[in-house]
Amino acid sequence: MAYRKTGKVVARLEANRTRILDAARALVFAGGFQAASMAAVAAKAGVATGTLYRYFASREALLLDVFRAISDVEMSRLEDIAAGPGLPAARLRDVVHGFASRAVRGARQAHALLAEPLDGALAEERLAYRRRHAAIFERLIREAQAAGEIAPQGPAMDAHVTAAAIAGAIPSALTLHGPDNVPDADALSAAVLRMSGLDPYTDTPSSLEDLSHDESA
Amino acid sequence: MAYRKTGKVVARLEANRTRILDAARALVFAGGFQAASMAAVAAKAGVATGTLYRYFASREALLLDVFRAISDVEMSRLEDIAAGPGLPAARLRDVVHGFASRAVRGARQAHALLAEPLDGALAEERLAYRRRHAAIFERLIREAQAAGEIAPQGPAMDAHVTAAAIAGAIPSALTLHGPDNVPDADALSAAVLRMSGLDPYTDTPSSLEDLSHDESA
DNA sequence: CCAAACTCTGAACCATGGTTCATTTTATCA
DNA sequence: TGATAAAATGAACCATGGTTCAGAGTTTGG
Repeated sequence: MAYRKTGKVVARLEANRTRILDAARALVFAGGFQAASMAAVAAKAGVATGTLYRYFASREALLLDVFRAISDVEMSRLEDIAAGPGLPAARLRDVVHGFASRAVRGARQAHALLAEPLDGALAEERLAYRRRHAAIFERLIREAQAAGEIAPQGPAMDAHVTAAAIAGAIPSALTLHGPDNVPDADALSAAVLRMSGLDPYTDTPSSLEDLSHDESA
Repeated sequence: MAYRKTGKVVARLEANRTRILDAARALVFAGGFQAASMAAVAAKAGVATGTLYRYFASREALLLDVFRAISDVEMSRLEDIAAGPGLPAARLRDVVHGFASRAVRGARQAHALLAEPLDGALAEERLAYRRRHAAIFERLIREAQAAGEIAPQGPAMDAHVTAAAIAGAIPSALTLHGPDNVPDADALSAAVLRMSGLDPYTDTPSSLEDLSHDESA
C-alpha cells in the first residue's frame, strides 16, 4: 500500500476549491465575469493557474459554478417568498418587489447576473435563471387567477407570456439607464405588477422581514 | 496631373462598399453577428479580407454599420407610428403591437438585434437601440397621461421606469423560450400594454396598413 | 529515510480570428 | 505606352487569454 489521502489533505483540497471559488466570486462581484480571467482568479486565490485545472475542468466550468452559487441564493429567496403563506396576489407582489429591491441594492452583482454580456454556457445559464424567474411568476399568476384575485375584465391573460415579459421587464428597467441611474424599487415593482393585472400597491409588502443584502465577498 | 478618380471608379467603390455591407447583413440575418467573421464577409462579398479594411476601419465598425442599418429601419417604422394621428393611447398600442408583430415575423433578425450575446461597441449600440424604444414608449405614456387616457387610479405612474420595463419586456417574452417558441404577438402586446395602465385591446390596431416584413437579403 | 503517489507550479503552448502590408493588379493621364 | 497613383490581394502577423505539462515540491506507508 502506498498512498491514501488523509483527512487533513482532503480538507485542504476542499479549502482550496472554496478559496478558488471565493476568489472568482469576488472578482465577478467587482468587475463582472469578464474580469475573472484565469490569471486573475489564480492570483487572487494565491495559487498557480495550472492549479485551477485540478479543481475545475475549464474556465467556463468554474464560472458556471460561480454563477450558480450566486443565482441559487437569489432564487431560493424568491422561491421561499413564492411558497410562503398569504394569498397568491400578495406573494406575487412580494416576489416582484423582493427581486427588484435586492437587485437595486446589489447593483453590481445584479449587473453580472442580469445584464453583462455573456456567451456560451454562461449565456445559457442566465437564460435558465430567467426562466426560473418566469416560472415563479407564471405559477403565482395562475394561482391568483384561479383564486379570482386577478382582474377578470378583458380577455384571459396569457400567464406564460406575461411571466416571460415580467422576467425581462425587471432587469431592463434596472439596467437600461446605466448603473448610476437605477430606479426606485417601489416604482419598478409597481410598473411591473401592473402588467400582471394587479393594481399597484402602496403599502409595504405584507409582513416580510427586511430583505437585507449581504455584499460581503 | 496624374490621377483623379473617375466617376466610374467612384461608383464601383460605392458598389463595393454596399456589397460588403449586404454580405455582412446577410450573414447576420442567417447566423447572427457571431457568424459575420471577416473571412466570411469577404468570401460572401467576393473580395479579399484586406479589402474590407479599405472600407471599414475594423470589424466592429463594419458590424456597427450593419446594426444601424437594420435597427434604423425598425426604429423609423415605430417612430412613424408614434408620430402618427390618433390619440396617444391608440398610438402606444400600435407601437407596441407593431414592435411585437414585426419581431415575431422576423425572428432571426430580431434575435440578432435583441437577444444575441454581443459585447463592446455592439452591446452599447443595442443599449442605445433599446433606449430609443423606451424613449418612444415614455413619450406616448406621458401624452396619454396628459390626455387623461391612462388609468387615473392608484399613484402616479412613473413613465420613465414603465417605459424601460416595456422595452425589456417585449424582447424577453419574445426570446425567453427559444426561437421555436415565440409567443403570439397579440398576447404579447396585451400583456405589455397592461403595464402601461391600458386595458388590453381586442380590436385590430387602429387603421394601420398591414405591417408586412421583408425578409429579403 | 525511501519510494510511490499525488499536488502544485508557471512558463510555454496553442487556437482563434482580427489586422497588416509587401506585392500585384487596375486605373488615370500625358 | 510609360509613369504614377490608387485599389485589391491573401498569406503572414499578432494579441489575447485559456490550457497544458514536464519538473519541483508534498504527503503517505513501510
